[in-house]
Amino acid sequence: MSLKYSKQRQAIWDFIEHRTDHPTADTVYSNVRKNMPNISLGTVYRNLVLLKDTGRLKALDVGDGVVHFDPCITPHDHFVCRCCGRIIDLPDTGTQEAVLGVQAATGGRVDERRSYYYGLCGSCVENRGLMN
Amino acid sequence: MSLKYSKQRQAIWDFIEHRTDHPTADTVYSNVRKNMPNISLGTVYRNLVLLKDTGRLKALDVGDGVVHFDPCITPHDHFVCRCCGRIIDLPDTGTQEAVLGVQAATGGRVDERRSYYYGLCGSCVENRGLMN
DNA sequence: ATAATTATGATAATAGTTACTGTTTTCGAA
DNA sequence: TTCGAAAACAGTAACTATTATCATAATTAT
Repeated sequence: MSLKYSKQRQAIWDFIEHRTDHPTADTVYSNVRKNMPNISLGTVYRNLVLLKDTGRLKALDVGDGVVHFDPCITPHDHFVCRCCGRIIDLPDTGTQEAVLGVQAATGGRVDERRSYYYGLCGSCVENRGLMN
Repeated sequence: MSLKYSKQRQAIWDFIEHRTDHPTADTVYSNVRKNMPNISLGTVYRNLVLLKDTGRLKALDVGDGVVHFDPCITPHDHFVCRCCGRIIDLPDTGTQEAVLGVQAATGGRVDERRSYYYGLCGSCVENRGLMN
């Protein structure tokens, strides 16, 4: 899989590189479009998949029907707020023992673990009842 | 949310109740249809959501673009095979401490945790290179 | 039995994503 | 520095999973 440079991909990367809010393809699209008005949505999708397939991004499926992307590729977990939908980075809560246990139990091989914690985030707890 | 009996919902439940393979709406549809040929796909979706919203099913988003349903509602984790796509039940690998830690770190409230282990399942490890 | 409520089948609509196509850009080699 | 193959692009069509609509039918409380 040999990639060639493109300013579109660069712009996508520049946008997402330091984000911690796990944007969707559409969010990336509408933001990148501010500086590059005729980039196409297909290009955004294509490049996000490409960046994922080359290990620069991770995709998150939290259950809201949209794929979110995460430029932080070191192992960590996520908190998903059921109220505001925010996805917040957490430290890695997994253990090596659990992985080994899973492998022993299934006879398979684990190469990744993803954990999602669902609930109300800090600010939604504070505002409980005031907003939704 | 008051439910009325329907033989369609009953048939859907009868099909999925003891399944451990986490079928999708479409799988439920094509199976229930064998005995109830003119049940509609919309009815299947509506009832799966209803069963989920009333706590009889859980939905799984493993990243394959389709929602899977799980009739086992006690806390447990899942193994997702990257090769054959199978989703295999695992024991709960989470800890109370991790949940408390997440709550402390975020100031939020956790009501659920979902962990997915990805890799090759036992039989795909055995057949590595022979099938895909 | 009746009326209110809920569910249904059939179908249309939506949303997110992927595929196609003809043109443009990139980049290694001549 | 040009040339040509490979890769990427914009624009758009197509696809898939899911949800919404609506007129009719089944269920259930009175």
